[in-house]
Amino acid sequence: MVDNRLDTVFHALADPTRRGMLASLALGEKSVGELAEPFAMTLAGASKHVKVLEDAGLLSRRKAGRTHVIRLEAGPLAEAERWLKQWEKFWNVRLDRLQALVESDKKKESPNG
Amino acid sequence: MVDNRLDTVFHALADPTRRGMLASLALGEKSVGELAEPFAMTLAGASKHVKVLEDAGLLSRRKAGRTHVIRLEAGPLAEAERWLKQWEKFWNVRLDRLQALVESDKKKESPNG
DNA sequence: TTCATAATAAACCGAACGGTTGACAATGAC
DNA sequence: GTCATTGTCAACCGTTCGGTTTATTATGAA
Repeated sequence: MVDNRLDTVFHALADPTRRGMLASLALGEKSVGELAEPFAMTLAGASKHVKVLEDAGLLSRRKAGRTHVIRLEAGPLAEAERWLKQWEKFWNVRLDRLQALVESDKKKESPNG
Repeated sequence: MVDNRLDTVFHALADPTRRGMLASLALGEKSVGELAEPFAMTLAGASKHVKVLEDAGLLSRRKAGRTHVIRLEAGPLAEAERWLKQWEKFWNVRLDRLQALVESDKKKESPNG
C-alpha cells in the first residue's frame, strides 16, 4: 500500500518520534544511539524508526567502525513541500476571508475607533 | 498514537486516495459520492477516507438534503507546509553541493569550453 | 582471547489501518 | 403512503504499525 514516494515520505513524517529524529539530525550527523537517546524506547525500537526514515530517503548512513553515522537527506522533504505549496492559493483565499471577518468585527465593536 | 495535529495531517496525506480527494475538492465542493466515484472502492470505504480528512481538519461538510457537501479546508495544509519550509536551507545546501559537482564535472569534460 | 558496545534481525503482541458487507437513518421522488 | 438514493455505522477481515524481548553480527578495548 505504501508504494508512492509521497506516501512513504508523508507516512514517515506522521510520527513525532521520527520528526524529532529529523530535528536532531538538523543539528548534525548522529549515531543511531544518539538519535534514540531522547526517546523512552529501546534501541531496537528506535532503529526501526531510523529504517522507516531511511526507506523514505530522508536520511543516509555510512558505517564508521561499529557505529552508523546518520545524516539528513532533505531532498524528499523538498518534494513534499513542493506538493503542499500547490495549495497555497486555497489557504490564501481562506486567510483573506478570515481577515475580512476580523475587519468587519472591528468595525462593529468600535465603529469610531 | 495519532494525537498531534501534524501527526493527523501527515497521516491523512500519506494515502493516494485521500490526496486524490483533496485534488478533486480543489476543483470545487463535492458530495461524498462524487469524491468516491474515481476510486475502485465502495461508498462506505470512501466515506471512511472522507472522515479521516475531516478529522485532520482538511475538509468541512454541510448537509444539503440527503447529500453532504464537502469543501476543502486548507488551513492544516498551510501548517504542514510551514513545518516543511523549516528545512529549506538543508535542501538548498544539498542542491548547491550538487550544482558544484556538476560544474566541476563540466570543467573536467571540456576545460576550454 | 575475552568482554563490552553498537546496531540489526526475528519473533511476537496489541492496536490501528484500509477495505468489505450488511443494516440502518434520513431525505427526495412518485 | 412506497420506493430509491445518499450516507453513516458496526462488525468483521487481513495487513501494517509501533513497540517489546531475545538472539546475533560486527567492531573496539583489555
